[in-house]
Amino acid sequence: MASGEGQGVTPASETVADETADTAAGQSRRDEVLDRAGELMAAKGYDGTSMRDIARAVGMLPGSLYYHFPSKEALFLALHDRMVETMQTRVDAALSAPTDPWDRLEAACVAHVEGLIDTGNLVAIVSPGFLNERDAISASIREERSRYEQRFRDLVGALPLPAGVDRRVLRLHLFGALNWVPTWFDPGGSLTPGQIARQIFNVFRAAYLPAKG
Amino acid sequence: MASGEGQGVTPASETVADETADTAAGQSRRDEVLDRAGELMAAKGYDGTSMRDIARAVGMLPGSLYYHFPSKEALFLALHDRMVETMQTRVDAALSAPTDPWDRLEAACVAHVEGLIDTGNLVAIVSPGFLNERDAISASIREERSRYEQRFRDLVGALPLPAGVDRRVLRLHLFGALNWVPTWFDPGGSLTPGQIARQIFNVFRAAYLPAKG
DNA sequence: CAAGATCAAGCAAGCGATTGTTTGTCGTTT
DNA sequence: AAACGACAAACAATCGCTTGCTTGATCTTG
Repeated sequence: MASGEGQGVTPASETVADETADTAAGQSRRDEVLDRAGELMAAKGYDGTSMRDIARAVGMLPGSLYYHFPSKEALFLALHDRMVETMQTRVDAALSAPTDPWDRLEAACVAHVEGLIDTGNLVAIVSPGFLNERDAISASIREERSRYEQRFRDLVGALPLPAGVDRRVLRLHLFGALNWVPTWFDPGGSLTPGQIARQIFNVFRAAYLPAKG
Repeated sequence: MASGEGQGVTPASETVADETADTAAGQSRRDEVLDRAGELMAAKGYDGTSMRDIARAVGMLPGSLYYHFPSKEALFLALHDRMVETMQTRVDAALSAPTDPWDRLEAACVAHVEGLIDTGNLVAIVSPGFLNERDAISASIREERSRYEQRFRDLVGALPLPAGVDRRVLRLHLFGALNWVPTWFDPGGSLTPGQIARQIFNVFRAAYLPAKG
């Protein structure tokens, strides 16, 4: 799966025959650009990362990047696209097992936070102040995010809750707490991303499932 | 946008001989620069706001800004300083009345979110991805933020909680949820910032105070 | 099969625009 | 006169991006 990628340009339409021995990863140069760009942007932000930075990190000249991507914005869009796809795959995998609504939401939360940390918290860029006056990027991105968040919308919707609970606020509360984790997560600390996610989640379970044995 | 501008030039008399070095009362042109810079940066981000943008918004030439601030970074630092001060004042005011630990934390949460919204969510800039590789700014800012967060540390510390509850994760969970609110808050919606803060907070109260009327 | 054509991929160099900032001057208060 | 506050003009650096060209591989075709 996941070979697709599609999306407009789509070069190298699965060139016939061999996946020539490049690297074990098999990914072409384009993906390597996205990898490095992701690392840089996660660390220094979108504006803080120049095309020259990316080119240097991947070992090519600045202008050469424009063979793979028509613009910096398009590069970031592709990067964001890939990231959301990864997150979706992770969450879906985590949802394959559990059936209880609370367990399902918990599994999704764990997968979400683990995904955030593993992807280098690229979400940070997109998060609060990024979308505001950056409408060109914003448009396409908002849709992807919304589609991803739909899973959580569904999961919260499936929750057996007392009447009168605002599920929207509940979901946004949960999402905010989870998305904030990369801000303070310490890789050297005693808590894993999964443990943190569970602790956060359990507050909700404790609040709305008081009579649990 | 905002071409009209008018000319808020006319310095409002106000000429009190108080000059001093930095603090307070210097409310002439300098504070107006901070006001406009705050609006711009809250909307378009730090990098997205140029010194020329600020100068234009306040009605002076780019170079003139350097009479008031030695650098863009210093300008932002002053802006951040003022914002944190405002938030602290608000929270302290909210804490003057209530005495019950849960009520006190609730009041602080409400004041916090209301402050975030009122200050145009300038925190967004500082939030996730900003501090990372921007260490020069980061150093001074982290300290201010930490000092502000100390209030919440204390408030959570004063909470009567079941043994085994990780107060640090609880605080960071709460803080994340609250700080995320500006991301999705809709001024035209049916919920006020205060109501949202209360709804978020009540999840915690319900979780740890199950035997409450 | 060999010769030509096509194409992916990247180099080399530079464009125009914008960035934060500096310097020197000058009117207005005090 | 001396400070304050701002103007005017430019600075070097960096930005995203464009252009023209080269190379190696693959595909086409006589």
